[in-house]
Amino acid sequence: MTDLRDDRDSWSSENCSVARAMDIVGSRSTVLILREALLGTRRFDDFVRRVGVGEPAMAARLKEMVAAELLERIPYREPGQRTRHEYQLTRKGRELLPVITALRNWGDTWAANDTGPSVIATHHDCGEPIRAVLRCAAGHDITDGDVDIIPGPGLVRRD
Amino acid sequence: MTDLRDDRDSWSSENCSVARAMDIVGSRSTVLILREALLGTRRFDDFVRRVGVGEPAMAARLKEMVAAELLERIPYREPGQRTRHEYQLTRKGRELLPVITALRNWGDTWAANDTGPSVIATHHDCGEPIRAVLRCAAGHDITDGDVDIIPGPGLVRRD
DNA sequence: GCGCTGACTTCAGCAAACGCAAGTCAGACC
DNA sequence: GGTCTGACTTGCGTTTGCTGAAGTCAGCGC
Repeated sequence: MTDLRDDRDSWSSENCSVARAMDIVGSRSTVLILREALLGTRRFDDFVRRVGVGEPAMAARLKEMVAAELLERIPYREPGQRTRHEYQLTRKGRELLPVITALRNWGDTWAANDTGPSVIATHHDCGEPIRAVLRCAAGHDITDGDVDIIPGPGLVRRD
Repeated sequence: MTDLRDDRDSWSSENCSVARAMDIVGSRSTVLILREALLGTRRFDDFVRRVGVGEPAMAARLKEMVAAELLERIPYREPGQRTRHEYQLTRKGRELLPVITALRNWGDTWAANDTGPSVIATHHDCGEPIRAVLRCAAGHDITDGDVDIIPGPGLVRRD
């Protein structure tokens, strides 16, 4: 038996990727900004309007997200306009798409309202809806009880 | 062109599954409680110790999560002990596993520390590590740019 | 019926987050 | 040189979340 759940008290969760991820993307407004950014929003006032938070909160969040390297602040210039800055997703930010998709899937199923989902993500090539699913490196689909939890290199054992 | 991103101002995000999901599971402690519950923790004081929040905060969170039907409060009895209650994941709670897994994958890649991940989820049958991946209903793997966003039944159009 | 223990609750008190309203600032256009 | 606009910043009052310490409560064993 290598499953760590069988002896949960022999190790601690102090070095936990889930916790560290939540420290970065753990707030509601950060996730909604990511949702908008993945939908193509780039400009400050569009974020304010579409996410529905006030300007001060948005300015603070965007600054945090640039510091966390989820977004990049890039100058651009529309003809006849002065230079402005837009916020573009970095690779680090774009790779949160599975998280947002998994959240959207779950919300569609378990927190739906009467009308059904407002938007559906589909595969560009075939038009079928996209879901976040669990799969192992050998290609098997994972269902609920198929998961083992084994030690990684960074595991902190308790004495 | 049906992609909604091309005309982002013609519809609003007021009916959004991501936002509704975040209203339920959007706080750091809720996610960490889910992490622990998925690792098998069930008792109040174990949650307090393993998640690392105080008793009052934990009591409040667990109550919220029971009200949100992520957890069920179930009486049990160990021999020689009085009746107690434990918190078990409901189906609604268990189905957040892809969200937690996607967060863990992302954290392992983008918010890792020097030591590497502390735990690894593996497939019970074959031992290979598990990841949350995007796939369409026709079975195609989705990479970054393959996503279209199309209207769902609950879309709120702007006039 | 007394003590013990696990599972909470109650009571300050602090700190971060947010909304609203108003102010600032830079640069293109006139 | 003045105006206008998008992109913020500042100030303030409120809400929310959390911590620590102390108190409560329900049984089982004795």
